[in-house]
Amino acid sequence: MSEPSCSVAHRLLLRCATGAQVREAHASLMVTGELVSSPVAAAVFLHNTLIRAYARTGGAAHLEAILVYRHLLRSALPPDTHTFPFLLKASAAALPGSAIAAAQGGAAHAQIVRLGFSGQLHATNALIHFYSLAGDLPAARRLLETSATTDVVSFNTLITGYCRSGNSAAARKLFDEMPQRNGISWTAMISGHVHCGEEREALSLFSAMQSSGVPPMAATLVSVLSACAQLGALEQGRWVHRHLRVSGGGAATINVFLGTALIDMYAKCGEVDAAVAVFEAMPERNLLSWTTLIGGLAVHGRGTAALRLFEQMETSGVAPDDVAFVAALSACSHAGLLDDGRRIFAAMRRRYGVEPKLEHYGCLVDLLARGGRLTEAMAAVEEMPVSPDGRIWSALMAGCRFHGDAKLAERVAERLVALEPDNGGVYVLLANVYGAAGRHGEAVRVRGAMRRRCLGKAPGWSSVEVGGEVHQFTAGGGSHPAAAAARAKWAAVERRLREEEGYVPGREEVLVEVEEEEKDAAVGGHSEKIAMGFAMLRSGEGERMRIMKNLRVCGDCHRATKLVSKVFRREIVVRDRTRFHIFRDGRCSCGDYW
DNA sequence: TTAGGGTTAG
Repeated sequence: MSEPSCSVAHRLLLRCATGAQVREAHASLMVTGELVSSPVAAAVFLHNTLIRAYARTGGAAHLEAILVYRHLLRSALPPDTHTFPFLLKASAAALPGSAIAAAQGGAAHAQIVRLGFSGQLHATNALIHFYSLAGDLPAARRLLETSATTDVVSFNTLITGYCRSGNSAAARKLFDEMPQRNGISWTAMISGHVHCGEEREALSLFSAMQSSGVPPMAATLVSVLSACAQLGALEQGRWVHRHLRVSGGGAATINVFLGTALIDMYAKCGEVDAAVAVFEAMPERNLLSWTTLIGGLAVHGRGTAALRLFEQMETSGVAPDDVAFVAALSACSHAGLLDDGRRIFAAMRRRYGVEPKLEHYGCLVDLLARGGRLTEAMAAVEEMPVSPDGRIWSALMAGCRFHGDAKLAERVAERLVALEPDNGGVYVLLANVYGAAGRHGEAVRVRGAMRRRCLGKAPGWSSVEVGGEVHQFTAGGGSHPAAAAARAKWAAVERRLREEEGYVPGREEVLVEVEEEEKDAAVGGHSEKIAMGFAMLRSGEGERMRIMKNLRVCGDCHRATKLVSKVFRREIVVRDRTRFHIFRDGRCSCGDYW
């Protein structure tokens, strides 16, 4: 007996990987007339399969899935229980910016009720999914609470919905209360914490998952690695890598997601060579894997290597997207590659049709401004099609400060203050510009204005990983139990730097109105130095010290860290807000350009 | 050989 033609078409459609392929298969079904002239069950089946195929491929194809559904209705064919999950999935995926998709979801809900499908588990779950993505979490919650049948998937879907909308607390409550959990429940909650910037919660939930005996899935480890990357938790990240190597299948278990997550983790933990090794061992790479490594090399200041990789990616037939261009441009900006940066920026639109966004302008302005091309940088800002935000002006401002252009800095500061009047950091920047230009009276005036408005700068902190544990310090040491010991250790270290290298704590970074005597103490209290003191107290002699901070390294800390690496023969890895500094033998990998 | 949930870069 020969196979029914709808089965052949079904298999064909599910093999389609792109919207264009689905469109072609769709067209051939229209030509043969199979879509409408088959027996009713087969015709509905084919419509469902088409909707599913469009839903899978993404982009504009999501909307075409909706068109197929409307074609089904126009052909007077009855949607069945299989139709709605596919339709809702496509509608949910098409949601951003599509009023049609939003309306279709609501209409499908009404139709489900009318046809008596509302008791069906799959319809319920698809609706929860749709409302979650539509941002209507109360509607999704109502479905979970009032539906006759729900299962673990219903809960998992709502947990994900809460997390995507930023409400991890509601998600966690649901997770804690749900009657049973599977691996996906744990994974959804762990990745949800990461999504909401709660990496520590994510890691502690992962250890709870392990205690509960549920084995981690690949997707779980991807999220765990992402948490490690954000936290700079190298030891835990390495543990995941080892775990992958020993548990079943060896390197083959490292899929493209895990490989990319490992690259990111190593790069963000200061081990860029390990990131390169993972990349080279990957059997399969995609745009994200390339981009991650390019960005990793960029933050390590390896601009030339990053650009070489970018070219290799192009030659291998992978077209860069907007994110890849951010990575390439930031590589130029961290390494001061002025001409390459200009060239790549121009090629974005011309060769690849990628419209430059704020981030791209940010890199360009940063590059030009720090390269001393302040006029060109200002011109770039003025010709931007989108209005510049605080980050763009800040990049320009940093350039002004670096090159001592107090006049332009004032103009830029006016724009910045207008944009972000409550951001104390802006005033600090301006005061520093005046300080660098020797106009101390003006600097004091700006500080005064800042105080009158009761504005503060975001408090700085530094953290250091010792023995797999992360310790955090604010300026002066903060509330860490070992703050006093760390401060004392730093004082001893600094004495040796003075004796052997003639180190004098720099003054340009200090609040100008602070008395002379207190200046050294204020600089000595920078969180980075306390963290370094703590690391020297607690870590082994030859060990690399790993410090992470939320602000940029200041000039004085940079100088002091270089000297520590020389005098104490220690390698020090510092991850600051924008890049890595690797200190060795009195030198820094940034070449003093940051 | 027809359904639903989780996963990486900036």
